Amino acid sequence: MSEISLYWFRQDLRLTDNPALHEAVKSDKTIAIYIHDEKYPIGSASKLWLSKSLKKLDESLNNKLNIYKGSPKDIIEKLTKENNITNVYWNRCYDKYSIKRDSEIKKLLQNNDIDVKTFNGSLLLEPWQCLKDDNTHYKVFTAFYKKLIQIKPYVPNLSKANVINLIKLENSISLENLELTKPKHSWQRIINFWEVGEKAAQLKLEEFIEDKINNYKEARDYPSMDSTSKLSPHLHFGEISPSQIFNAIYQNNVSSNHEHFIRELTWRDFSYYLMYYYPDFDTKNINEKFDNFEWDNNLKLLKRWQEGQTGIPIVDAGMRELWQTGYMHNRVRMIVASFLVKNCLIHWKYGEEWFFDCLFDADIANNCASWQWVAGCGMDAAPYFRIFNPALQAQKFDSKGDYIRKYVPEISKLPNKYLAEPWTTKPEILEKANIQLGKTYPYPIVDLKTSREKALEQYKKL
DNA sequence: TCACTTTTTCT
DNA sequence: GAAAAAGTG
Repeated sequence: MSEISLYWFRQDLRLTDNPALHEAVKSDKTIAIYIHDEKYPIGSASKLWLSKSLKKLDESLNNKLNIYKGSPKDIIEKLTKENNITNVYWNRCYDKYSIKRDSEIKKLLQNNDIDVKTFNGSLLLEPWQCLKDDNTHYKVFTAFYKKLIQIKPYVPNLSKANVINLIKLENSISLENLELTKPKHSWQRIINFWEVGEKAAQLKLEEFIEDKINNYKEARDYPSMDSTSKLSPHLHFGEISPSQIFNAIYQNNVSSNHEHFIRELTWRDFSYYLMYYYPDFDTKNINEKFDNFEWDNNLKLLKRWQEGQTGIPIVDAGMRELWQTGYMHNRVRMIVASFLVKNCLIHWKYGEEWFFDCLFDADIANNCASWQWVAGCGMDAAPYFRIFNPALQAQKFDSKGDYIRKYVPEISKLPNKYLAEPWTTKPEILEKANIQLGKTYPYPIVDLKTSREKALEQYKKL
């Protein structure tokens, strides 16, 4: 009797350097499945990316991807029984929902005498592989990073899986039936500005190494420069493995540019690491001291922030970039987050949810870890008193105003000097630039100086 | 006293 | 990270 394996795609929508798939296709026949579990959180923008990515994946599997909707446990149990499956393979996930789900499924299958094998397909190192000498987990990024570099020597990547023996089942539903493509906002149109899928991810990595890496460390901070890799959505859906990126960048002679990029890539691993050791970090402050923090949570301010109508140009530019492109430059993510949490005194969870819904690269681990980092309540977080001054940040990192002018065109006629803080501009200059503050562009929703002082005062109470 | 740079402090 | 304080010529 021939051996039939089941391969379950999750956040690893690729064929190259996919350890679980690599093993699964060694069976005589393989059934490759994707299950859309509506209980699993996914943002509006991400749904579109997912739908496109699954389409690309299906193409590279010669249209043999089997798609289902519902409870993974029920579906997998049914499939294994109906098809006499002997082996089940997947790459591991690290959020609490997936861990619980996967361990239940594993147990169930093993009780049915099915062999379950799981692999690391999403991280440079798994959370339990990078520990301090006393076997406890790291709490500080830099120490974690040093250890990771030390114990992650070159691990050769796996070649593209040979997917010639796939079975297409009759009960597979069509991609359209997943209903991923009817969002309220125009994500459907916006996604067309992105190339989705494994091939696009590979190309992006090549282009990054060719054009951008040699100036990465310096240029990465300037939002108008397009100097970052933009690999984040590909990494989120596993269209490319972090290990492949690591190997491509971190070779014998690493410059400080290469090193810096690897640091950023390692932040992603550290986020997953934190999620693993603090499973509730999507809703709870890692640092419990912050549970007593008195937030204002003024929803009117939140709405202005979401709409990019705060009256602070760099903040509005960032929030509009997010809404118009499903992406935001990293430097600006820090600025708008700091503004929401510290100047507006709004709980990081509100910002985290908005980002999660609007980003194509929305990722529970990265998103929660980063918001907690900015808010100061995370492990090894930015100290709370570190408060960005958005006007100063704009002068430093968008000194020519290219980024602000692109997304806040109503003030584009202002001279560079005033672009970062139009509210300080003399009336005659405003008039010359065709701006009526409060009408064509808002006054700042909070005063930067007094809101900063208020935040520090609240923090002192902890 | 000034204009500018560097260091310290902020929880 | 930014503001305040201290240092410099």
